[in-house]
Amino acid sequence: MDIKTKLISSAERLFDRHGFTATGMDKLTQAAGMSSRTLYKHAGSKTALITDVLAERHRRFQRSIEVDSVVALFDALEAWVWVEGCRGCLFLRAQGETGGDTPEIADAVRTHKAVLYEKIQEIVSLETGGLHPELAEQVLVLYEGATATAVYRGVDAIVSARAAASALIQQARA
Amino acid sequence: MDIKTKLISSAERLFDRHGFTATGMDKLTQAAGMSSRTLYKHAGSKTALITDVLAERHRRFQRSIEVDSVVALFDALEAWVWVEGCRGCLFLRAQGETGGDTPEIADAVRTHKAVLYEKIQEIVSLETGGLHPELAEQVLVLYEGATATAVYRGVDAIVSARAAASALIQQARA
DNA sequence: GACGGTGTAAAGTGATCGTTTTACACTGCG
DNA sequence: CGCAGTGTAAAACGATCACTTTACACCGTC
Repeated sequence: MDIKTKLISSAERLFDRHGFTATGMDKLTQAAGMSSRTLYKHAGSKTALITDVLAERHRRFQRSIEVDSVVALFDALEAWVWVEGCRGCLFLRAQGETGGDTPEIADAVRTHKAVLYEKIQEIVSLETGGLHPELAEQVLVLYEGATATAVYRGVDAIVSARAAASALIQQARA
Repeated sequence: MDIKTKLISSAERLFDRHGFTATGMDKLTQAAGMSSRTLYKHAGSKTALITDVLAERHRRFQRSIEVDSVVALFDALEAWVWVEGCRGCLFLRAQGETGGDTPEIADAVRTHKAVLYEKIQEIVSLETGGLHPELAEQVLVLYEGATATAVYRGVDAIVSARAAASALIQQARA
């Protein structure tokens, strides 16, 4: 595994488990198994490292939601938390920790959420023949809610969200 | 306004806008308009101040959800974000920033979420005659989702969540 | 065999962290 | 008047922050 990949993946793990601000550069260098000099050569700054982590996570996330039904979307979320754990949306957490004061981070969050919403709009349109565009935001809310609620209620929250989303779609088709 | 009240309310504002870890004691003393000595006499420590803020916010929140229908629950949430803004659930944000490593904070979050869920169970039972207990977690997910989604989509997310919750209740009653 | 490139370890940068201390002023109460 | 209590301002605490620097080792290439 090349150096930058190793750095970003170990940084993602630390940021996710302990928060962005609370994770110091010493922990990051130690976890990545490299000197601080090398870390700064590749990352530039802590903020840049955070945005790199978010960009990489976004790519991985985007691959995981390549589905074409609402049920499959929540199946994918369930699979995601099995692998990644459920500590809430890392993008919203980054936004919350910085209060939106760091433009690069705010941009990463905006992009990520725009992609998510557009994907859901696409799926919902596919499932309802484009007849119920208002359902898209409802499914988005269920998706965000599943992610947030899973933090303290585990996978059950995702199962409930999937059932609710499925019921709403079914109702719209009737 | 007495000193501790002023301290807690100004601290809540700062924590909410800029995050817990990112908000230093100097900012807190300055915003509260008191010396650090006085702050420490009343708060004890930063962690204690955070739990005090969360406890106060929980009391205020609990009063705001004294309602008896699902629609009214989301009305209350809409009213809340009008007054308090929408930067996501402060409890989950505290949990995320500390990684659950601070027991006092983890306890505050647990308590808060237990109260919320029980309230929703009560309302849903009231509306469905206790016939659809599985709806409670779905409404909880919609509630959390509305809170999270409102961060980047504003009040629209709450309107969508209310509509979805209402539809699910209606469907269960039919 | 000198070379630039890339890595390490470790010390040092000034700033800021949460917290405590020193020194002093104002208050109400005996 | 004296005194304990509560407040202030400001300096100091050691630790840690993000980040840079110094000094050195290993590399394949010309």
